[in-house]
Amino acid sequence: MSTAEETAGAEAQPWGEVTPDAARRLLLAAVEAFAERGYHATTTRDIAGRAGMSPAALYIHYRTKEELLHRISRIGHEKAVAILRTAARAEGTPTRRLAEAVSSFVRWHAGGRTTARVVQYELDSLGPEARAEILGLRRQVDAEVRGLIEEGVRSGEFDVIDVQGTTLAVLSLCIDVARWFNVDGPRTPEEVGALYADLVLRMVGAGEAGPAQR
Amino acid sequence: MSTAEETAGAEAQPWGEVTPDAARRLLLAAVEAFAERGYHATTTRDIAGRAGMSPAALYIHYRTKEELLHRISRIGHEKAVAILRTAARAEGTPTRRLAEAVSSFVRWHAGGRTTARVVQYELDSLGPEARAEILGLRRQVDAEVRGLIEEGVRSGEFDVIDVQGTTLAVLSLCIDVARWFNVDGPRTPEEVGALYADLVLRMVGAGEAGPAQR
DNA sequence: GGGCACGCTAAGCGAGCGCTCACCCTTGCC
DNA sequence: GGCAAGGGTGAGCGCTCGCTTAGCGTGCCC
Repeated sequence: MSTAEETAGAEAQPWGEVTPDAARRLLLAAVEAFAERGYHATTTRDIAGRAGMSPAALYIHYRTKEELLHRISRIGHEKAVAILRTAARAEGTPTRRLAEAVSSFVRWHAGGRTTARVVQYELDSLGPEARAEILGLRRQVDAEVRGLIEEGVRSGEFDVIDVQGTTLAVLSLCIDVARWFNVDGPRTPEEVGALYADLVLRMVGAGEAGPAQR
Repeated sequence: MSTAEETAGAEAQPWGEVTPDAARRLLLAAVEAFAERGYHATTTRDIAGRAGMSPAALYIHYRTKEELLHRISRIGHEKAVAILRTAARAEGTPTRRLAEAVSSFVRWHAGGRTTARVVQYELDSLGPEARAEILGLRRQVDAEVRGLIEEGVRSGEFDVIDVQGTTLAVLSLCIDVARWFNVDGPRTPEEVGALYADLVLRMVGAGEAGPAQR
């Protein structure tokens, strides 16, 4: 709600809101470890080691290993909602705003692949209450994109029959970037963002912006 | 290579090739458990329990827990390749074949979500040699779809600039179905397959088959 | 019909797990 | 300078993990 202007960029200074410095280092180490090996395969000793601390230090700042995942997941989802909301509520036609939303959402998943992987693929590792809270944020993500597509359909720019299904597909396409994107691969996050924005505009039947290079 | 005609359907009698009956029951139990909780969160005691056997019974048919995952992953990937190959090498225009390939691939991911989840999301839990072998099968999957798109571009039916990027996006879209599809949800695998085939044809700019209901 | 190979179990080994506890340094305040 | 507070450590508890081993029942072969 308060983080307004630092939403668009790649990841300027992420996790800035995690206040005790040691707690932030631990959280960052946990993100890396969870992304590399998965939540269940990561040990608290590994997290503490990456942060340059003893295993016991973790429990000064977090009650359990799951609380670490919960914090990561919530901050990441809030960031995702903020990115989409910023793009969706900007000025311009639905076409332009949808393109910007997809492009920035994809850039976030590709550039911050480490974080995005944890956020998108470790939901089931959370306990029931934590998962329920995160699912609420996911509904907000869905609502932003669906609203944008509905707007385009209403204005006649888009040609979509199954709005909810298309929304699901668009989000699915963006989210899966976190699974396959390779930092050492041939594409930059910006290139994938541009390609995907074009593909999504085609999916919604946006007036032939065609296969332009931008 | 030999499995030729039993490729298209949903999952007629899967795992039929796993020969000792107890070994198949164990493998089926492992698929369920891995899909529900992930490889690392699943215990060998849980797998054996689901199969109605003692924990030690597992080691009569499989050397390690990882060998179970390896077998599941290989059989699943071979099935995936077979599905795409059958559709890609059928008769008809590239448009029709691409639609059929996407539709059947999606039906497999949605209907056999349990298996597909393990196959698509537990690759990193394999050791180096096993992972290398599976990656070879994934390259075959990629090649089938890429070949189909190239064919459509050559024939003038498709309008695609970045063939490799579009191939990646199409596969990504299909694969991610295994993550979000819910058997109790409002859509059948067939419906999702039809929707996705339409969306993919739009992505490749296939001549206005438009938003037809089929 | 005696022997034996095979599929399976009960019990348990060593290791590593998440997490705790008693204690130690540093820092800031009077 | 004394001292409380809080961030940090070394050692280790209780537990569960993947996997092993000794032995048991059953059915097939000669």
